[in-house]
Amino acid sequence: MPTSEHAQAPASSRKRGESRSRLITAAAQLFQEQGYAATGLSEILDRAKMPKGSLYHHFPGGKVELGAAAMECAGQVLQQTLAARLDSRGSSAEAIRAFSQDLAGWLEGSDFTKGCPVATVALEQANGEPDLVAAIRSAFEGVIQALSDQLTAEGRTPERAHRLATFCLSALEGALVLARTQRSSEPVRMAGEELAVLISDSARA
Amino acid sequence: MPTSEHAQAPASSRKRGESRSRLITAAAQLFQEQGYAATGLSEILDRAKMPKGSLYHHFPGGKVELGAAAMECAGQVLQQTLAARLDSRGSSAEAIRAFSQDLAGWLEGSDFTKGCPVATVALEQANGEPDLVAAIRSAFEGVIQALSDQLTAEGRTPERAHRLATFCLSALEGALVLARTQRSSEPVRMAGEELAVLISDSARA
DNA sequence: TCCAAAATAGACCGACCGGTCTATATAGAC
DNA sequence: GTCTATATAGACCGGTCGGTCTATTTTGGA
Repeated sequence: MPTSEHAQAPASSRKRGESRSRLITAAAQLFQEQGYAATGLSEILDRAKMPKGSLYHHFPGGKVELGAAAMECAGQVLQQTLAARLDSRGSSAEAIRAFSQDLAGWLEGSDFTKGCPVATVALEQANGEPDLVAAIRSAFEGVIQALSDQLTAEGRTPERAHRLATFCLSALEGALVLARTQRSSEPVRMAGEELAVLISDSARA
Repeated sequence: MPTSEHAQAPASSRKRGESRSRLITAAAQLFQEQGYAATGLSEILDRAKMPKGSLYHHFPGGKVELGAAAMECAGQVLQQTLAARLDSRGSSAEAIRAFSQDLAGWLEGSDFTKGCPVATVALEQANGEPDLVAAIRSAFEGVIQALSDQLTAEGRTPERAHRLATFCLSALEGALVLARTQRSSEPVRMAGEELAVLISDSARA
């Protein structure tokens, strides 16, 4: 970096991008709770304590661009939470068990208003805005990849690992759906247990 | 029934309730494709070829009442599809396999615009309209119960059967989420296979 | 200090939302 | 045939939607 021109600090200056991220956070939360279509811009603006002008300054693409950013952010949260468990636990079976407990904690901590931060929008926009779909797809893909890598590292074939990782995410996502409608984290905890056993068993094959 | 007063035929007279069911069908399809909030009454009315007056004649409660009826109907479709597989196949493992193929067929047949007819609304309305939540909860409950009964009949304890049934529905629901975002029925087919194996294995325990 | 760029602020717009209301058409009981 | 539910038909309403536009304020480099 020879020149110091316009010195665009990588992620510094405290305020730089702070209000942008506040918008993303507010949007992500509301989309998670009630979906994309049901969430009005005014509601997002209220929660972020920000006027409409700021939104269209940071996101000229409007609601869709904000939504895509929110889904990307939500996907990263999901991936980082899983990655932390994969790092701290010895086996992928234990990581899944711990991860499912994280998810159950999210549910209970929000009184079941917050499940998967991606799934709600994923379903309602599956045939909708391409930018949203792309962000959602890559969010899920990242989670599957992280899990799949660990399963491969434990000795499974890449194909088997990918299948297993996809199945794990399926089971947890579906469990989150049931958990929210039942207002009980039992489906998620159960799914975590079943998956941990399944993964352990498959290690012996 | 001593008197013949007002002779309210149980389900006859051909036209009786026909337009009502056309509204329910149209609403259920649109909710399945794009969710509850994103679907306007005008869109439902267009698809059902019906004026607004008819909607509020048959559903004085408006959109919510129609939505609840649509979710109830969708739940019955789900239950009947599963029940048919449980009847025609010997084991619950084979029934799940066939059921997952049904779901995959729905996806492919609609070019991935239609997944679970209940899940989309389930997520976006989980903290929303109580009438919708109630209809959705009973839809899921019915599916779990049907599967659980079969698993119990095959010799598992009621507790174990219920856990397993919930896990199966979780995995399939989540697989439908992934399948729609990936525009591929592979997650659903994979989930069906994994579950069939899991159920078979658990029978030997 | 000064100034242009960045960011905030919110009034305003047409379109569409769910819902109400009145008027007309249709069908079944007598 | 007549009369009364029942059902169809759609104009209309206030409110909210996402989005645009014009100011004003803040900020950081020269």
